[in-house]
Amino acid sequence: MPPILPMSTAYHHGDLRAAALQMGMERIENQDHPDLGLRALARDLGVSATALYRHFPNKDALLDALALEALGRLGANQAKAARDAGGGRNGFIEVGITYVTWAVENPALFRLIYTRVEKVDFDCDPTEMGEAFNQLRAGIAASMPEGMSAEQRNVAALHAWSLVHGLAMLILDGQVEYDPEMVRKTVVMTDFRPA
Amino acid sequence: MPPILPMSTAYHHGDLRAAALQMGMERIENQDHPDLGLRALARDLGVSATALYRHFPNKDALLDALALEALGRLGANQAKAARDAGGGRNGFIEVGITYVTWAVENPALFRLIYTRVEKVDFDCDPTEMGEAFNQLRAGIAASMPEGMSAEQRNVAALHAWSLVHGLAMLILDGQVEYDPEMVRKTVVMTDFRPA
DNA sequence: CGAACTATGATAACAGTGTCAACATTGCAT
DNA sequence: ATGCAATGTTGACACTGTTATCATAGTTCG
Repeated sequence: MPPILPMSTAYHHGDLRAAALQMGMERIENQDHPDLGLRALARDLGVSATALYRHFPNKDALLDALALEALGRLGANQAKAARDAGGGRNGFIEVGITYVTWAVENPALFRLIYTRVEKVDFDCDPTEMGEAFNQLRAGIAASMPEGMSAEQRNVAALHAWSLVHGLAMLILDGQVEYDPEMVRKTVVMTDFRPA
Repeated sequence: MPPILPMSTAYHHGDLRAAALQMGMERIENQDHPDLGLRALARDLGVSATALYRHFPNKDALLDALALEALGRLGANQAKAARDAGGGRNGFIEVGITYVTWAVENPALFRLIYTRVEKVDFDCDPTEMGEAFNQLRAGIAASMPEGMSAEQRNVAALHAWSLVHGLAMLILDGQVEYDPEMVRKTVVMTDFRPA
């Protein structure tokens, strides 16, 4: 039976898993790319590299856990934006801008999410990750205009997601310089009026 | 003075630089991610790992060269699509679909381009890379509808690029399954009619 | 309370990587 | 022919992720 409360000694760390995730998160937050080394991380934690293997089967699993945390933050951010902005055209615009802004402010976390997500089936619990992504999708879908067929709404949601995702990526990759005005203009240009 | 024609011996390879680029390209083409190892590549070339350092200052430079080649292919593909499809709304649709399709068919090359491009200032010739990107942009811009102000055309081009780039990325990252019909519908939904 | 068990840590080692310094071989030019 | 520059090789260093083995401490139970 696992202990309810963590133990803390000079030898035993206390709650290494949580500490590793927190420090990993801090390290990634202050980067542009999610470059995380197991040994380097362990060093900063004052612990041997192999100690982490008691809490994660391998490096990928650790990164997956961090990606899940990052995705949770992004999803919550989007959900809040969708709530604040309401639905309809205006809602979509604000939600879209929020997506790009979060990506610009958290480049490495944003990258981590989409770098890790394709390997989810192997290392991480696909249910959790799927749920987190459903929440993200829900935030976007909630901002779609009404008076559309279900299929049209789906296509519109994919269109919207693609637009802001691509814009964020192009900014992060240095292809277009970040300019809030430009972002707004680009998102505003989207119009879901039926042809 | 460097020799005009390559030499070829058991000891001297002949044209290692070209061979490395070609084999690197082949290796990446058959992958989903541009994972390239210097030593592994050298092994397959039947040459010692350090021999590559006579032709590239480091691994990043090699990857940059490959990225430049990949970008050239993508740019040519887009230019041809723009030429074939003509301008206007229909042109944009076809050019956009071409972009996504190329990305799906060359996932690792597509990734390589945007993974490497931000480090261009350091290792690779920024002019070449910039030129190749300008060509790509030109292909997209050529498909923008006329009768817009210059600024509107710029915004529209960014909008279009973001849309197809994001759609391609989401497909490559396994977030939406590739379906040509869905891609077409998503791109077609774009409408640049002035509000 | 003491002994066994489990959870968690540390060390040593292996294979792999990118990279550098030193040395070897070849072709070209004077 | 000799010397130089281009090119390739070997050996080493520091680093990485990972595993096997051993050490320590907290928990549980007779």
